[in-house]
Amino acid sequence: MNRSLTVRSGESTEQLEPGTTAVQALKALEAIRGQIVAATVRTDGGEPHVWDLDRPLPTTEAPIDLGVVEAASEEGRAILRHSTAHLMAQAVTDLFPGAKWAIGPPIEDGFYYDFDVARPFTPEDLEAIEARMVELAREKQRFVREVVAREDALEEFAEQPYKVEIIELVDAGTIVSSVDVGGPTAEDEEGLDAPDGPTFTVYRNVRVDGEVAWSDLCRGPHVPSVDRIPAFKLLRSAGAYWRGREDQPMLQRIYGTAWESKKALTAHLEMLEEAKKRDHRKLGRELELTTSPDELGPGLSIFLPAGAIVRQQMEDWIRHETLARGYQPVYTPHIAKEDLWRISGHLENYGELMYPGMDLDDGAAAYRLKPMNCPFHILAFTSRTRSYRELPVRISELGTVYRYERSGVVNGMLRARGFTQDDSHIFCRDDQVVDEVADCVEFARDLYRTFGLGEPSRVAISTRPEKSMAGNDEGWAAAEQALVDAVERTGLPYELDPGEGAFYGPKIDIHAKDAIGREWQLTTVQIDFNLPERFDISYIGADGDKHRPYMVHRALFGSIERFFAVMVESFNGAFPTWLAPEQVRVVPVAADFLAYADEVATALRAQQVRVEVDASDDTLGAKIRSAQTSKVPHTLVVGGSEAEARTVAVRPYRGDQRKDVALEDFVTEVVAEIAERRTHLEDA
RNA sequence: GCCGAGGUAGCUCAGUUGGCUAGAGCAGCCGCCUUGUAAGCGGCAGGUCAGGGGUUCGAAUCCCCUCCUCGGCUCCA
Repeated sequence: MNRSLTVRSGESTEQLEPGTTAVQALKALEAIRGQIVAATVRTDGGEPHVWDLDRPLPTTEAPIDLGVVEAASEEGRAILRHSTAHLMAQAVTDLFPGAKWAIGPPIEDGFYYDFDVARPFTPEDLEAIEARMVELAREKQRFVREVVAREDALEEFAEQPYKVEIIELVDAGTIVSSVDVGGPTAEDEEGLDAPDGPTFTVYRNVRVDGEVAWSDLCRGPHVPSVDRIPAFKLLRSAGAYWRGREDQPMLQRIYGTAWESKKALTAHLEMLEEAKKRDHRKLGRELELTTSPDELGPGLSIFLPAGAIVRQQMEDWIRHETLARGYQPVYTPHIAKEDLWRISGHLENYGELMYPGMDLDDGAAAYRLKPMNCPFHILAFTSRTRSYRELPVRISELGTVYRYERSGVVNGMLRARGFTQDDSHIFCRDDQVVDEVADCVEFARDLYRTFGLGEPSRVAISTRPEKSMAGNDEGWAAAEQALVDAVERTGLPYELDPGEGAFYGPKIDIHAKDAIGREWQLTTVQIDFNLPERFDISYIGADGDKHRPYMVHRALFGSIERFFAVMVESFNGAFPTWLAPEQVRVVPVAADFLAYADEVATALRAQQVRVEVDASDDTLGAKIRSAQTSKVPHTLVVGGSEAEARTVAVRPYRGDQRKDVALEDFVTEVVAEIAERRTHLEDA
């Protein structure tokens, strides 16, 4: 056929020969700007497909709209990283003959590839693999896409059991075509590849002389050749279960990262270093905020006086706010009879995460440490008959819970075995649930703003999982809709996580980004169908009948300990003044001025400012240094001239020094700063 | 729980192929020194080298077990 292709990009249109590749067309259209890794192809106004630059355009009568994928975009980096994963797998194949390959997708900030090898990789292996990758990249092998029939793919990868399994999983419909799998794609369905029966795509690394060096089942797309990966680095290896399932073999995973430039890679590696420096365990030790001695046990921490003050500010804020928003405080025990946990279903559904029972001598009763506060709050609710008139009832507590987390998952205060939830359970009528949930989300927003985290970075609504054990279809649908309605009312963008809800109800998870761009899951708002049923709770409606209330569970900090750790890392230990354990340090330039230093401290202390005087016999330089390394927000240097004029020299932790500030003025300033809960995250 | 890497003084780290009473800096304590914005000087004290077992003439060092920490997997606030 002697047809021609019509290609368009922006204002320009060209007629080209069939078989023209994407990059050739883009050149003809003069549509290439900057560094690109792939094209986008759209026909008939349909969805755009990412397209290999060297892949011939589809043969179609309709005009093709072409676009580019820039290297310095999330989509572009994913393509770079995916290509780097292939390059790494090729290097591993070279160095470890007989290695079996599983999957190697791009992930946030990098990529990984899983291998089945005779022995785990060592750090030296990673160096060797990376060196081999550099060599291979110099060979300028091209990535060549090929569509193969299912049978041919099975034959080609007969020695690769995981690839065979992937093909079979695609057959079974267990997985649909993903980045790791060259299974049937939307393109095939649209006839762009004119397949004859089920097909898979294979990407071949082809040497300059045309010899095929390595091939992998893959959906693509990829960069045109391996030397087009500007910067990459292997980071670490770790075990990972095949298909993420514990009953499957453990493979060896290598993590790496790749970027559009050396500069971007360096910036990323520096961010990782920075994150390491800010680790809450390290800063907790250095600033004497917390301690986790081995004698205490894994996943448990002690808040030292300085950390306890920070925590108290957090708790004071949430206590005040919950009261102001109509919550009712309760206190509940740390243990309860095992029967309570049987009724609640925790023993059945959560038993593995509960500490073992405490059996009493007479055997009459066994007790359990609480992994959640909900049953207690239910008992608070059922302590008397409830009327529809008093709903919503909002029961609130800073409740410390204990969960026997598996040994490998414990991680400082971010994943602990004992932690405190700012836990509330709201019992309300059907017509109140949207209001209540929306209020919770707004409450969380206030929290993030107050603690310097800005707006939520992500709101995810998780819907009914397969394993759901409570509620009925209508109930779930209504509850999911209520969550959506509530979030929409707040105006926050959200995404749906289908099937990710808890077994007892759907939930909203809210995330926030810290000062160095890391995202943390903090707030959770969940609807619980399970406990109201199990405890058969009710209220008396206007009709005189019993009705089942909705039960909304919410924890805004999530866990006080986790949030505390996020605060430490986000502020890099340099808390805003209102949170800082020590808000002001008074440094006399010499012992003669201790008396005035004490006067200054007394004036501040009278306004509830947390202030210390450095009465050591260190030199002035050493005292300044000590105040700086302790990250005290304000250091006041006082000597003869200050004592005489009743002023202070102010040296903030960040910002410029100011001399001859009247003591009264400084007190007023710092009191206002604290009262307003000013933060300074932008330059933390 | 699984895979890997680790555990030397309160902290950060040295410690050679197994070989003298295991070292340093910081922090601590004692003393000296005392006026201007990130470390003044000297001394003292501090370790059952995570714990237990083994190999050896001899173990921080080699082997085994346990505990703990870190990075992942799975799970999760």
